[in-house]
Amino acid sequence: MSNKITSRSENFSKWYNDIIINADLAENSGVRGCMVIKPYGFAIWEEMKSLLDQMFKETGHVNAYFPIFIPKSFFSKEASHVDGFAKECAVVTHYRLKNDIDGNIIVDEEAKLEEELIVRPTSETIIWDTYKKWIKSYRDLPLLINQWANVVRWEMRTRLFLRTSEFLWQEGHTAHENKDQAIEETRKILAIYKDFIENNLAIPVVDGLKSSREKFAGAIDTYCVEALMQDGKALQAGTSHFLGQNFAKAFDVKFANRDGKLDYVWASSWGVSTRLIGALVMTHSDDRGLVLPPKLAPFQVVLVPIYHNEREYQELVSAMKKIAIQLRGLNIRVKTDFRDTHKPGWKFAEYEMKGVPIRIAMGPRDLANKTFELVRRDNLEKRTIEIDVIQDVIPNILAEMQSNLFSKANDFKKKNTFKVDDFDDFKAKIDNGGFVLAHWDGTPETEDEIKKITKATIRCIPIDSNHEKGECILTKKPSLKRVFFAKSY
RNA sequence: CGGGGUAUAGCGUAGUCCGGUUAUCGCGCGUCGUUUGGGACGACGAGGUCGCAGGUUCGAAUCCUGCUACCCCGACCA
Repeated sequence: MSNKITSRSENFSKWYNDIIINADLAENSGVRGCMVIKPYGFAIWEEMKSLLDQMFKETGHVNAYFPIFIPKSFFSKEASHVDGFAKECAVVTHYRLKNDIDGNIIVDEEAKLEEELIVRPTSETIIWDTYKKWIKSYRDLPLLINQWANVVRWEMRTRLFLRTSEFLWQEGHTAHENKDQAIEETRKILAIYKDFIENNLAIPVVDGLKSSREKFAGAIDTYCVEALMQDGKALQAGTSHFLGQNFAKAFDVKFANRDGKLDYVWASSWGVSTRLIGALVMTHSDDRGLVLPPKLAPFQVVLVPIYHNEREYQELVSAMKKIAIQLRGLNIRVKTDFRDTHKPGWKFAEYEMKGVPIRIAMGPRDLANKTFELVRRDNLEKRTIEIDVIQDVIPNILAEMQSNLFSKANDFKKKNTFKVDDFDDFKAKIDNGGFVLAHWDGTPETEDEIKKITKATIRCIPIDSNHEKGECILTKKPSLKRVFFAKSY
């Protein structure tokens, strides 16, 4: 077995990096803080994209594309938005290079831009500048647009997939005629995210509102889904913002309403990013490598022949090609690995590292018995199965793995979610990792103080939780409900 | 931006304190042969401006100075 991977117990973040590198998902690039997403990692993103894209389209959204550059003046229009992002913006100041006397390439100082361009950290401003032209009447609403894009946030410290200076995401930007519709949209998307993440990534999440300290700069309310990683730290998996009329006012987007009066448009915006790949790794993977839920695995089944001579090889290849065709007919993503340059054992280790859900191996003995050997990645269980029943067995096992991974993660989440009423206990539980459900007096000052003492923040304020009266864990002031605290990524 | 560390072949490294022939080892890579039911083995081979620029010295990967890049720890963050 492989010793390329640091164990989780030894060093969790090293383990995480080892998985990313050895499973061939991504690597650091020549640009500080930016990663190269490798074909296998990108294939996972493509699976996510196509599933989510379908969900957006089924709910009436359409895709469009807006520029990567944002004039500085647009950016400055919404004050709190500027505050939120100013410290991490890349700025384009020139548009030309030239050779100096020594033949070095330098910036041509004469080619200075009249107005600097910001590389988008998010697109609200450029989009609302555009929506101003598109929206005149309630008949133009709702406007439900999504874009798949890259954004840049100049991060101090980066980690593959979890925080890089450039990352890929989708950002939805919608416009509505009234507040209720905008809030409904914001919550509808949150529900889509929860559904998508739980049912496809097999990651259980808690959903709710962000505290004012944690919410998106420029939003009235930020809704979120938060997941718990194997090391007990929380990871924000997606956010959906109710923007009120903040951006409509900043960009003067008014429409004639049904009463014939001019009013500002109501808005939402929402996004999930390639960070979800990091969530996937830290939720399901083990010390042997990546573990992928079948619904997102670029290959759900891999076929490996075991042979001793050319004749056996040919027989196995032709038998396995038939199996591949059969499985593809069931919409199963299949990879056949007939390479003669690597031994079976090598391939087994390789696909384990890459988290392929099911491995099918066939040798001469199987050929004689009309069987194959099946190993599933989640529990490494090995079975011999008759080829005749392959059409039933494979889909069943894939479905079982999908739900098995979810329930394993869900058990972990439950075991690591604690109701706490005493501050010493709070500190201890936070220190150990996990979600801590505790009362909070609702003030940013208290949240700050708790963060200072414990490094934990409020990850999520449940929306429909039973209103259980209590006392703030820190200040003992009255509180109406418990909120989720955790240390986070 | 503060505090610490590292830089030697594609990757991981020994050598640096205490300067001295041709810079060590493993993985990977190439050729050939034997192999193939859990990362095979043997033989041969290719691959290096020792991060960059100066300096000290008969002689520098090794000592000195400056620079650069990256990593870790903090503050900030999807």
